[in-house]
Amino acid sequence: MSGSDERPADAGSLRHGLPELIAERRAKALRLRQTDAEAFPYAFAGTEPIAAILDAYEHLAAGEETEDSHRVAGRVLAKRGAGKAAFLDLVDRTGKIQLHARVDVLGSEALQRLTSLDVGDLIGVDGAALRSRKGEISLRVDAFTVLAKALRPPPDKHGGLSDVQTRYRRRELDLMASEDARKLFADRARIISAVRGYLDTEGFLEVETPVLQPLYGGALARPFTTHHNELDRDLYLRIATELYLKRLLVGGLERVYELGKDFRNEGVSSKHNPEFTMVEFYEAYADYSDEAVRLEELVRRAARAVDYAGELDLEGRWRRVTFVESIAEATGIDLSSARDPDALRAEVVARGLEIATEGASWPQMADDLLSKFVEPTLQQPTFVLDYPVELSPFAREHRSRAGLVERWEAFAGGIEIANAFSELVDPDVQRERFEAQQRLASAGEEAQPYDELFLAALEQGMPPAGGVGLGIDRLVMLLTGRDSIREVVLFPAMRD
RNA sequence: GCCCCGUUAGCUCAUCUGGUAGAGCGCCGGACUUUUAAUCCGGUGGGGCGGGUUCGAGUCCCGCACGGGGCACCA
Repeated sequence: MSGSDERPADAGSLRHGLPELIAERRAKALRLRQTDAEAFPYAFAGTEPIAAILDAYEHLAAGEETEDSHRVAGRVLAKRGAGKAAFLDLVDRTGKIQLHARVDVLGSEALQRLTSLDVGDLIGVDGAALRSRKGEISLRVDAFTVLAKALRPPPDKHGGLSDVQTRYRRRELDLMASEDARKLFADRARIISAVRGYLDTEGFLEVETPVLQPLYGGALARPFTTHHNELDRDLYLRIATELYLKRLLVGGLERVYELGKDFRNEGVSSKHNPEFTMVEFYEAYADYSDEAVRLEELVRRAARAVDYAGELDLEGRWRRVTFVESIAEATGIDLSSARDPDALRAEVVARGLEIATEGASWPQMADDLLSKFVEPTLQQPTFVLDYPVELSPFAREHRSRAGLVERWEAFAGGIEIANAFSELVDPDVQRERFEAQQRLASAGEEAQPYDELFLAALEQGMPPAGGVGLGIDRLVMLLTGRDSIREVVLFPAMRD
């Protein structure tokens, strides 16, 4: 943005639009500096939340006034002049209260200062509680202080801000204009707090593992790469925390979790942001069935934390269906009999299903069938169980079904929210999986790097364990009824 | 990377076939001591960027930028 837009108007130069609005506000700020010794104080101590005042005077009758003085601070949302009186709406993080200014209380000079405030200015007020004749709980302005002059105009006071581009790029304006936006991010915080609360209560230890990793792993995704100058080596921003957390189980921490950002250098969509918040938790001596129960409980706690009242049944036991069953239900294809690429391709073509089959591997096609034909239908929370081994390099082979692993993905609202395994703990099997991944990589496919330190950890003896990765942004989408990840991330990734 | 749609005043939106671009809110000035989308009077402000066609382009054409949706991608 060009700085020349923001200078006050020079004498004789014609300025319009935003520069003019800013110039007018700057002129007012200048006047404040000249006339008010405390125009820009460093702090304003002793304020009460507006909501507390509204609660405390609920009993007042219309027209009833008190001499109980209260101190509040917030942003001027609206201004209604009435000659020798004025009304302002003041908003803080807890609510909105009307201010009533009168010349017989303030004097004409102070009233003039008050009415020359702009919508968007931050002020502190001392005043007595009253209920106006029209019935609104208000504060009579006995004294006020400008806490910050707003040099730019706020969004429209009733139309609000609806341009999505501005809402995402300048989230502060969205929050300023929309109580709903403020509530959404408060809900997000409550959800995260509930997740931590549940895991803490269950004896999980919150840990922090490297974001900058010498090798990336734990998921299949392209990483962001960066460079450490002193060590003179490339590092990757983590795509998952999985491998480090499992090493902590080897170390005996037994129940651990990490909640934080992962980074994937992939496309942006309504379900994908290049940096996103994930919680992964791992539990020794448990398997994937135990973890399904944990996820149900964890999501139930989070839903209660925000008084979830949507369409999804998050209180009861979630539906469970196997990978093979779910695809058979949705497409009629029996994966257990179409076990090689050619057979599966023939089935897909015969049924006229629109997925890529040219040169596609069996696992690619199977996964495509799931994401295209099953996932969108899974509105009520559902665990899809027992995936083909080819799709899951860190999951343990199924105890009774050949070719499958003990893995589930949890879906709700038509999107994937979580993924879990009975963790693969056998170092020799894990080594074979890495080797298979290397063959994929040399064939040009995305695959796991070979992680010797992780294998060494497994060779120390890793307890049987269940582990879960839960996408926090998607959980927030689900519990707040938003259909885009950009709505629930404060500052989503945008082009410059 | 591909396809479709969008971009007009500080904000929210209009503007038939190409012919002087409008409103509400905001802002500035004035009136008003109980308003709350305050009201009343007067004033102020604009076609994303770059080309082209045309006597004349917000409108038609080309390119670019950004956004939205979809596809691809995303275990």
